[in-house]
Amino acid sequence: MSIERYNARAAESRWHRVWDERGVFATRNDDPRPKYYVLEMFPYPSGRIHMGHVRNYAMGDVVARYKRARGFNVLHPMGWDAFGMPAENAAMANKVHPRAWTYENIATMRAQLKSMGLSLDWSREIATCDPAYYKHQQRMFLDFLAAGLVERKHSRVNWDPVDQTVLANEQVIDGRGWRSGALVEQRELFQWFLKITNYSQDLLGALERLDRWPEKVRLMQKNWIGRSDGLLIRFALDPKTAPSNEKELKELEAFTTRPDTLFGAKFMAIAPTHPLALAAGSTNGAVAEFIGECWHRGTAQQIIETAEKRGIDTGIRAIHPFDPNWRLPVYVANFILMDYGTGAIFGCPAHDQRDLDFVNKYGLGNTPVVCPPDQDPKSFVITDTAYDGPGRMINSRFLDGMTIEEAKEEVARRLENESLGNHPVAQRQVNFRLRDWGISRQRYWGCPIPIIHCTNCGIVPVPEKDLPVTLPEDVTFDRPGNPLDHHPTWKHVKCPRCGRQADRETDTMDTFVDSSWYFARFTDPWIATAPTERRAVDGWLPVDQYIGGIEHAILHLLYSRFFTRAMKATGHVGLEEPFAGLFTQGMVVHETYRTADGGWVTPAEVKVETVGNARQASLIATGAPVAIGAIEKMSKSKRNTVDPDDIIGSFGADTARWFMLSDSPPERDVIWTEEGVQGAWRFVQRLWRLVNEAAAFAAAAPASRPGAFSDVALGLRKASHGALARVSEDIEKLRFNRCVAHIYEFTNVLQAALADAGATPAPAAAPDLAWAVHEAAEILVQLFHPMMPHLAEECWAALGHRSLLAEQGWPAVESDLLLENTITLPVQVNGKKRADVTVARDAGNVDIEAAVLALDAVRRALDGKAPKKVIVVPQRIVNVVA
RNA sequence: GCCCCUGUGGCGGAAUUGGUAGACGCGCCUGACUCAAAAUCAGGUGGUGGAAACAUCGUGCUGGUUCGAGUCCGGCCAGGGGCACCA
Repeated sequence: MSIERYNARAAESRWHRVWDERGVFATRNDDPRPKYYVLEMFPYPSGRIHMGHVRNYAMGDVVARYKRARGFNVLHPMGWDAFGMPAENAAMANKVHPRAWTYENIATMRAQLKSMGLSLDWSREIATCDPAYYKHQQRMFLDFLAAGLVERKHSRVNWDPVDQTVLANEQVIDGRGWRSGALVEQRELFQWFLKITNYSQDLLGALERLDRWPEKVRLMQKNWIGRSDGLLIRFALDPKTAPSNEKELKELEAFTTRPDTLFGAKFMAIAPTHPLALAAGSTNGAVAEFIGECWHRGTAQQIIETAEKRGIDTGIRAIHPFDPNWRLPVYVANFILMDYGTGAIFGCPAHDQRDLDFVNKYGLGNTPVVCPPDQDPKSFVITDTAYDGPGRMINSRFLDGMTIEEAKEEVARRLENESLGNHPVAQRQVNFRLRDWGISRQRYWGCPIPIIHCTNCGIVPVPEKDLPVTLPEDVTFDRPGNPLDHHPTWKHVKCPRCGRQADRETDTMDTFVDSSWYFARFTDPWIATAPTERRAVDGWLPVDQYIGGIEHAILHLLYSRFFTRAMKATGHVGLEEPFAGLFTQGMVVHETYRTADGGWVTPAEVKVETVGNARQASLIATGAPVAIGAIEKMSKSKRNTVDPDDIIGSFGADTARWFMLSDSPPERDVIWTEEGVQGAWRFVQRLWRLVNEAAAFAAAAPASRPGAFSDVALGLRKASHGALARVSEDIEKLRFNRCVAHIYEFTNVLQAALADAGATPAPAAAPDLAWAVHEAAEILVQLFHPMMPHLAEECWAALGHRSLLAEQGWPAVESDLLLENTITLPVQVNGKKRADVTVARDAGNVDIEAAVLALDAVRRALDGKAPKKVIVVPQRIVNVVA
């Protein structure tokens, strides 16, 4: 019998039409079945999809199709993160409007995604640059403003000189802009902030309950929020040295996490912008000069990080809280940050490396106050390495002998009960590293901030009836900066309050705002009167399974968690955590290739051959040798990309999807190889042949299940249900690489069973085998359906079905088939495997022991000696100890 | 500097969470079919010794716990990631 090769291209577009016509993936909000919301991070419409998208969306689609088969009402939507800089860059380079560029890309990428055969509900598609979307975002901004979750501050910000815009702290990587790569500068500007710090503790504490998030992401967020517990101590200033008699300058507040080291204090240091520093500068020329230097030197982030630790004595003296006669010099120092804690510290050089470097430079000395357990307190000294480990207190009066923890507690207790003026000297305090989220961007292609600045009324929100504030179409990009600023008419409006001439806010929102709530909008993207329809959003959220790249571990995922809280506070959703389950998939990487002159060449231009274990590459065009370089993330600069269109065009979407899911565990990087794609393609053909052969073999199979099965038929059934159980479990746990392995294994079993059976069709004397083969083929097709849906539909039809597999339920495991009557246990002697023993599943330990000791191999290994002990681990292993 | 993760054949990776190390795939080798190639099918494939049965070594290095360690504990080494003047 000859079976025609599977024509992926023809079959795939045929099934796309069928799925479309029947609307099988449209999801209804009023469906009574239990809901399951699976979401992949929506793409930025940069031009074309890349292999990373293929991997991400293939994974999500496996989950969506599996959960649908399991009887859930599945929401699996797609949209576009459509605002952002590249559209403006394209506008500047190609004289094309950002909107036109963006929508053209969306059209291209939508067609590409459709060619993948993803089970998406396209009726819910949204684009964040659509006024129908961002009008709700503006409405929520105003709601947040009214709720006190928005603030406008004159503040020092990260300025990207290339993109000419402000960046959030999260967007500065190694001192450079996350998109432009330019060295970031510091500037003072009026900025809009979302008050994420209102939720610092909540965002931190709730991480513990996100038990279906990767540990790694939770840890990264925890470190980013950066809680530290300590003591806020008020130091009195020696009146003779204080720069002014103003009340607030007569004392100095410092935050510390090490109050136990208070007796090791040698100095105090304040930030150059601290009010006390400014006051000191006004009377002390040298101090003023130093402060000026700090300002001038510290513009670029990079310089700040590498700058030497320097300071200057202000002449001010602080009084030690436990000793009225102990004076500490107050320095202005360039390494103290005004926006963390109080902008002031006390320095304990023996136990803080930074403080130690500082005192060594200025000759202030050090006194160790914590002695490590393995050191003699009498001889323990610190020279140029600070000690921050555990130990007992020394040189610390009433603290001596205590542990660090005891000493912290004792200091806090005493200072809380002492007072300075009318207040306690100290109070316990928690500080966070997390800063408020600056969302102002000096760009055109973003969501306008719905605010009007009126010289008369100040800051006036745009009235709700005037929303959305839409972007003007007639803009030019022929000069740097924000086109909205240069627009002749858009920015000039009448003040909605007093009617006088006023100006619009020309800043637009950070694009991370757009992506902080799109998952909520998907639950009802049609409602025009509000951002969300409460019944829909509360019914669908949280997202049950969110899938995306690890690069969003902090930015997008932390902002979304905050935004959901803010939406709850303003009545737009009913919950706090948007994503119940998170999975971060690895990247798609590829070998790099360079010619002799050092130029990068694409995989398509290179032929790779394997000779023995060595791989050699050459240019297809000329045969010139090519050096095989490191395996790296696919990127245009290294030219090591593979276009999904090319792969889908020649092998079909199923091959691409299958390869993306095989081999590497999904959280790790996967290496794209030509051999791997070929292997996936061969497997597609092999499945097609095998299912057709099975269908022919089982053509005369009885319609209902036979009452009895031969050993061969029973063996096949056990394999079928074993594979079903294993694949189901691994899909649930997103271990797609193991699913793939199990499917290969099961395919091998079915193929061998058909080969052993010989004649096709099945002999009339073996109806049970025909039935078991048919069952096996059906289960096989259903198992690979979530990964290769088109081939699966084609095979399902070949097995005689007229229904759609996409609408089919998941097969049920017959669990009694998973239990064997006999089991084979490995037998070890002194921990080394020597034999196997096959016993009844419920055999007693005594019987097993006897059977084991009778084995030749065990006797030989024992060499006549009597065993000391026999350990039988039920259902696992037997170990004989000699 | 601080925090975290990873290390298994030629390669990607499995290993029931302390119980047969190397499943499955890729690659490679041998054979069948073919005028030939592709495709397909059959067999082999961690190292060493052996014709074989088998023996022996083997999960980055090193020490330990255990009847038994890829898995647990201590100390190193290498690679990757996050944060970074955070008091």
